Order: sequence, then structure tokens, then C-alpha cells
Amino acid sequence: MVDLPQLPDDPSKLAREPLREQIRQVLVEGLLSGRWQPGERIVERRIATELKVSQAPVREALRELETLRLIETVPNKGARVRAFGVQDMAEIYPVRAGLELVAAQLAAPRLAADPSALEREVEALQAATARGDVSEQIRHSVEFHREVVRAADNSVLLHTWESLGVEVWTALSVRWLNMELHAKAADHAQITRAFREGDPAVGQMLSDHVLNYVEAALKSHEGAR
Amino acid sequence: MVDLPQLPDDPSKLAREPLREQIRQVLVEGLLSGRWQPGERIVERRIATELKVSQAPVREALRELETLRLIETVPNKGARVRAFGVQDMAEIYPVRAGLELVAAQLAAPRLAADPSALEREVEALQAATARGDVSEQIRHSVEFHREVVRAADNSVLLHTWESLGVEVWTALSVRWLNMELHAKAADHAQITRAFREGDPAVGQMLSDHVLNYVEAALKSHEGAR
DNA sequence: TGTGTGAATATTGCCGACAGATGAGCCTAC
DNA sequence: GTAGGCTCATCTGTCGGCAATATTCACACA
Repeated sequence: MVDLPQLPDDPSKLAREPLREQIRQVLVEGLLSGRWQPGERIVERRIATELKVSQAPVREALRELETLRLIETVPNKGARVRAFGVQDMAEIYPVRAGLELVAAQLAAPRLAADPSALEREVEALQAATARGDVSEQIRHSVEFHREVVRAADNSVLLHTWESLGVEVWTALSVRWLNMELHAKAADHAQITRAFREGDPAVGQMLSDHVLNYVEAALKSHEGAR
Repeated sequence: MVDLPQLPDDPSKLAREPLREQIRQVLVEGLLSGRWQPGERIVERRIATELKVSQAPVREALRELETLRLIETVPNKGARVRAFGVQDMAEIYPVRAGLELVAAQLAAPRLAADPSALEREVEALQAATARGDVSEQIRHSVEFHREVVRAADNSVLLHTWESLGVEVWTALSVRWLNMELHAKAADHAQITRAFREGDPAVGQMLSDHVLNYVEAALKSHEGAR
């Protein structure tokens, strides 16, 4: 136990984490960055060769991406990048809204007692908005919601919420649909206040706020579809 | 396209389905039947040897069981059967209730127009209850709820709902916690009626009904914990 | 020119084997 | 008698290869 298991970002050589986890990370980043286009085929062995690893961990990573609905796989035919669009947003956000409604109800007492975590995220979001730092805006927006879900203290709820891949899909919304994030900071501040004051309508407020993301996505995509 | 892709149950030799899928099935059945006890270790190669397959498809099957929260995996240490109990029910059912609340709202118009699928399940459930056929009761109870979620016509919602492993966990509730299912048939009939009549309170009704499962589980476990 | 057929190629799914990590048991030193 | 370290067995994570399957392409034929 002498050596330090800290992983200083050493992107040159893959670090000491489970290999499939690193591969998953690389693949997600590739999808977000547009390295692979929607509909494009993802060949297991090609990725494996490229990353200097074997086929097995790549397969496992791909399975995880499948549960995030980032790719689609057909038995014996392989994986393709899912062609996502407004339709996906329209399906994801109602689910998120429902989950966060439950979360708000469960988390209300805890957050009324100590809303500091939310307040921290609100501040960070405001700062990022002021700086115009989009990726930080995404990060703290998502983290705000995750904090609410976490405060519900229900591991199934958290797990289910995470399985929606909120981070990834939010980033995709912004990148591919040019969704606007501004004005979200104000919402978050208002919701935090409602939590602090024990407002019983906070659940509905949060739920509506989430559904507003869809509106924003639809609006920014203006008439398409 | 001349030959029929029907797969007549040929249990003698593993059929023409993805191998990992069959393995998953076997493992789930083993868990449900108590073949493996909670906390017991699951050794990949042992399963592989037993089923006369290699380690790889077993690993993939185990990953899926992990997302269903039936097992727990620690890196480099392997998988154990999760020790589930009332606590798990208490976490799962609120999530289910939230999802089905959303489902009910989305599905209401469709189900008001054509509630026949629900009615079919209600009848089957009543028949199974009359016969005292427990596994059929489970099947049709779950199928009723699945039908509602399906009618919402939201693939993310359906996918998320399925990921809760409702079938498995219901069976576990009954088997391990001696949960009672009777009186559920009446609930289902009432909910179906509400859908048919376009009752706007149907969502809340369904949600409450789901949460009642927890009550039933808690009650049947009487005082434990 | 359009269409069915078959070989050639590309890719998945699976296998058996090996390297590294983990935990148990024994052995030694104090 | 106990703490610490060493050895060994077990198991996971990964690898490279092979067979089965899907897809592509060329070609013959109508």
C-alpha cells in the first residue's frame, strides 16, 4: 500500500482503471465530439486496434453505451451510432421530469434543512453563464439536478436517473440542436429558494423546469419535423 | 425469405438465440428459484463450465444482471448475489410509481379510446386468482402495468421501466417476502374503468396502487426491520 | 437491361489461455 | 502468543484466434 493510486491525467498511456471504463469514456467523447456521425457503423475490432486493446473490453463498453441509448446494436450485425434528434428529447425529458418529481418529494425535507449543495451549484452556474463557458454551464446544470436526486437518498432512483445519461444528452442537445441554456440559472435559483422555504409546489416546479428543456430544444430547432 | 424464422421450443440443444441471452435467462431463473442464495459468490468460470460455454458470454450476461441490480460486482473481486429485502422494495416502488404516473398521463387518450388490452389482462388476472395460480397472477399483474407503459408510446419510458426488472422483483417479493397479491385484481379493474371513462385522476390512482405494493410487502414482513 | 446466384470479404460471437490482482494459509521473528 | 511477511491457490480482466454469419460484389442468365 505504498504507492499512490491517484490517477494524474495521463492520457498518453491508459491509466490504472478498469480498461472497459476508459474505453467507454473514449467512445462517449468520440460520440459527443462528432468523431462518429449518426448512423455510422462502429466496428469492434477497428476500435480495438485503434486503442491498442483487445475486442473483449470494447464489446463490454459498447454494451454500456447501448443502455445509454447512444448506439443501437442488432445481433450479428453490430452497432451503429443512433440518429438522435428532437424526437429523442421529447421522449427523454418527460421521463426525467417524472423521476425528478419523485426525487423532489423525497428530498424536500433534507434540502429544506440544508440547501447548501444546491446553492453552490447555482452560484457556479451563474459564474459559468457570466463567463459564457458552455461546457461548465452544462456541468453545473446537470450537477444541480443530480444533487436533488441524490438528496432523495434512494439508490434505485439515482441509478435510474443516471441511466438516462443526462450529461451526455444535455451536451448533445446543445451541440446538435443548438439548445439555449441561458435563463436556466434563474430557474435553478428559484427552485433552490422553494426548497429552502419548504414550498410544497417545488416538485411541480422542478418537473416543469425539466419539461422546459424540451421546449427550448423544440424552439431552437424551429419547425424542423 | 422462404423459411419460417419461428423458433419452436427446442430446449434440448441451445437454440439459435444469442448465447448470452440464454445464459442470462438461466441465471435469472437460478436467482428466482433460490439456486443461489443472497450474498453467495458467483464465479464466472464455474457457470461457464456448468453450462458448457466459455467465460465471455457469461460475463456479458452478468453485466446485464448488474443493471437489473440482481447482483453486485466489485472490480477484480467478482459478483455476489445481492441481499435484497424490504429496503429494496421501498426504493424501487416509488420510482415505479413515478414512471407509471407519467405513463398514465401520456397513455390516457389512447387507453380511453381502446382499453381492450387492459381488460384482457384484468380478466386473465381474475381467472388466475380464482385458480390460485400464483405465477400466472404475477405474469398478468405485471403485464397489465406494462400495457399501460406501452400505451404511453414513449420508448425511453418503456426502456426505463423495463430496466427496473418489474417481473423479477415482483416474483422476488412474493417468494422471499410472502407478499400477497390478492385484492390486486379489483384495483386493476377499477383503474381500467377509470381509463375507459377518461377519469383525470387515473394517474394518481395508478401511482397509489403501485405504492400499495410496498405496503403489502411491509405488512407481510411485519415488523422486521 | 434487370435479376437471381454464388463466391469473396468483413465482422460478430465465441472460445481457450494467460497475466495480474486478491485473499487464505503458513511460517517466522519477536 | 501474536504481528508481519511470504507463498500459493483462485479468480477476474484481457488477449489473440477461429468458426459462423452477414454483406458485398461479380457474374451469368433471362
